[in-house]
Amino acid sequence: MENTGDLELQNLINELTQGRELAMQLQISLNTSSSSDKTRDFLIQRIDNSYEKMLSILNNGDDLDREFKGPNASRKRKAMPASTKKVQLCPGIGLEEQLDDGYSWKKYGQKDILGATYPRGYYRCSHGRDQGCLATKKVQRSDNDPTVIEITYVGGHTCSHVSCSNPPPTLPQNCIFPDTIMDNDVIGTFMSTPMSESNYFRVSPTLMSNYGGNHIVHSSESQLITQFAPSPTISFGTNTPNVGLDHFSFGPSEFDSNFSFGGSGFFP
DNA sequence: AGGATTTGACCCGG
DNA sequence: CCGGGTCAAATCCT
Repeated sequence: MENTGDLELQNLINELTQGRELAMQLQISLNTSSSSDKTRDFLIQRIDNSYEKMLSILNNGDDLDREFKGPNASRKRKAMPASTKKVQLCPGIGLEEQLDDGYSWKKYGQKDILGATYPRGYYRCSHGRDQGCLATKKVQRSDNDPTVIEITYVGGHTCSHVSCSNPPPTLPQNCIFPDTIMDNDVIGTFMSTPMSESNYFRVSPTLMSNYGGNHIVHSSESQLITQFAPSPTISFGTNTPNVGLDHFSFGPSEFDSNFSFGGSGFFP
């Protein structure tokens, strides 16, 4: 599995590089009086995210070789180190963007979980087959707070960083969250959402598209919306024309033609 | 037509 | 035996 190791190392290096870039941005931001707290807060979140990815890669490295599927591979995964993130859904931001973690995922299953109100979605890295990447994630809407999505990452990515097929070695300096982006309306709306817990994971569409290159995620993340179907109560924003959903709506501005709600078969 | 998603069945650990 | 995780055929979407 030499390739796997190399990819993993590359992944780690990319993550470190990005973390460093983010730290530098934060330093600049701290030295710039015009920089807002929002900017700094966002940068901190991103750095934290980067660290989590690095830890995940390091933790899983030993298991990866062993986990390679043979003919006798179990359908049920052995316990692997997993990290869980909570994503607070925010009005005015596309769901897809909010759940975008920079990787390309393919949904391979969904299941009702005992005691949970909402079904759990199972995703694996889209490049799992090509590159032997074993990363998977479970996505489930929180019972307690329907506006929170819990994402459990299992196994580190061994495919090339972020875009897997199109890895950006480093991010250009001016690509990372300039204040002009941070302070725009999107973030304003976004930050105005009550969120006290610091471990919530906040992302922005504009920024995420900068994260790791162009249009990384053609993933099925939009299908997560299927998990929201059972809830009759969620409604974000106001005067929002429903985009194919009866009771779940975000601000319309964030949805472009690439993102359609109302997956097939879920709304009879 | 080919890729993505859905969904019921299957597998296995606890 | 139960329930979570995965498979794979059917279906949908582009």
